Amino acid sequence: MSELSIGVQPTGVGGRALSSRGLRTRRRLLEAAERVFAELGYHDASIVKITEAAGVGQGTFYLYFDGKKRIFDELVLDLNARVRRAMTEASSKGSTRAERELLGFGAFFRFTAEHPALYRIVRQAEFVSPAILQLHYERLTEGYVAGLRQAMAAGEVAQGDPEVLAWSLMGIGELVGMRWILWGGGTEMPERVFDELARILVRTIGARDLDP
Amino acid sequence: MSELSIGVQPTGVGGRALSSRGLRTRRRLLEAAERVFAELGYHDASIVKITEAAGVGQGTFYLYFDGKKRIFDELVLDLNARVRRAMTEASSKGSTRAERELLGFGAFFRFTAEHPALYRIVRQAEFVSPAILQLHYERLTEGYVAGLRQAMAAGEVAQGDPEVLAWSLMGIGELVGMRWILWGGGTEMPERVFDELARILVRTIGARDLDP
DNA sequence: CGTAGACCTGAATCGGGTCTCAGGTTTGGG
DNA sequence: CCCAAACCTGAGACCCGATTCAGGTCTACG
Repeated sequence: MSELSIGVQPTGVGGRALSSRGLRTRRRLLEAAERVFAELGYHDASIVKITEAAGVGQGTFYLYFDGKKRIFDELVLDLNARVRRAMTEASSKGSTRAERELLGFGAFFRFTAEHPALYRIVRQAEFVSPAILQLHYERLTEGYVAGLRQAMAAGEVAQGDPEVLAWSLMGIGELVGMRWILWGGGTEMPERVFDELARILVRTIGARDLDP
Repeated sequence: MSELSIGVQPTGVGGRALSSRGLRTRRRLLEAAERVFAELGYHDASIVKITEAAGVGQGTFYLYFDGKKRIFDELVLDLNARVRRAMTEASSKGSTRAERELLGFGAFFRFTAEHPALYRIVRQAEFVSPAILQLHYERLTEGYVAGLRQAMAAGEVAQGDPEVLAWSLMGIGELVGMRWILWGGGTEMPERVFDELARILVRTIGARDLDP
């Protein structure tokens, strides 16, 4: 992970500064990689296919990334940042913890429907880049734990270790999302399922009440 | 999935009947594959490495399996059957649904600690063999749903769609297991975490009570 | 024993992927 | 308009893995 350009201006290999043209090409490669990895998986995704999808020559790839693993890592972190942003934004609109929770889940499901790559790529990471996978989940928990701890202090949710609860909630989101979004035809989650899930979540966090 | 030998006597390719010697070699390959896939992942696991680990020649592999994907599929189904057996056995010893639930989780965690391959291999399946992945999860839910429906009818757990609840519970097991067993040094789950989890699970299923 | 049939072997073939490099193209500031 | 720097290209060197196959080894049974 020594040279991942996250949060800073992207560079080429060796830290070469990029012009706007270079920046555009780099982004094109990243977007093509998201499509190709999501469709074919890490193994079958080749540099050739990624460059073809991006509409650039093979050699161009190596002006921006060290290799296949490097672009993959960056993709995971990119998706991670995007899904967290979507969830945080949505949940900030709620007034009780339970409400915030449900809004966050809704955002997660919407993101998943729009970017099935999140699942497919994250699962690949188990082997391609275990450290990145861990980072992905840990970053997701971080915000979660903070919010839950606060809600516990306020007596809004059941007392307990917020970390165990946070991972439990993530697990629920992951499998329910997989079952009804990823396998459900790639569209939205049926309202019936979401309503049922809402009842389950409220119980799981031990919320005092859904409304303030 | 046309020719997976599950529940029937294993054969060689083309349905060739096997002598006890052949059966032993086949099993050796399967066990070697579990180790190699778990350690290296599908991509880096090569036939050469599997046959080396099994102590047989490369050509021998093709007397028993069509190729890499075929042995992988069989491995997933094998692990699936084993983990379900472990969970069913353990949970049958409980008297309330909540108790059965906790015993099942305990068995799942123990199995995971002993066979980290379960996680690693199942996650790979996302791409290698999506249909097999789906089968794995569906088989896990099946028994679950039946048990929950019964408990709901008996008023032992909260009313609702047992399927959504089953997937939620599996999600909790999956992520908590990943966090504290797979990443926790490969040993057991800390008692503190399991106790906390027990409280969460009881809330999630909406159990009337832990004891009868 | 002797042998048919099952089993085993690993070198060789074949296909496909990564990455390099010598040379062409585009861009932007002077 | 001009040129240096940045950018782009794709053929090919190189590597590695899946799969085959011609020939050797084991074993049960008559």
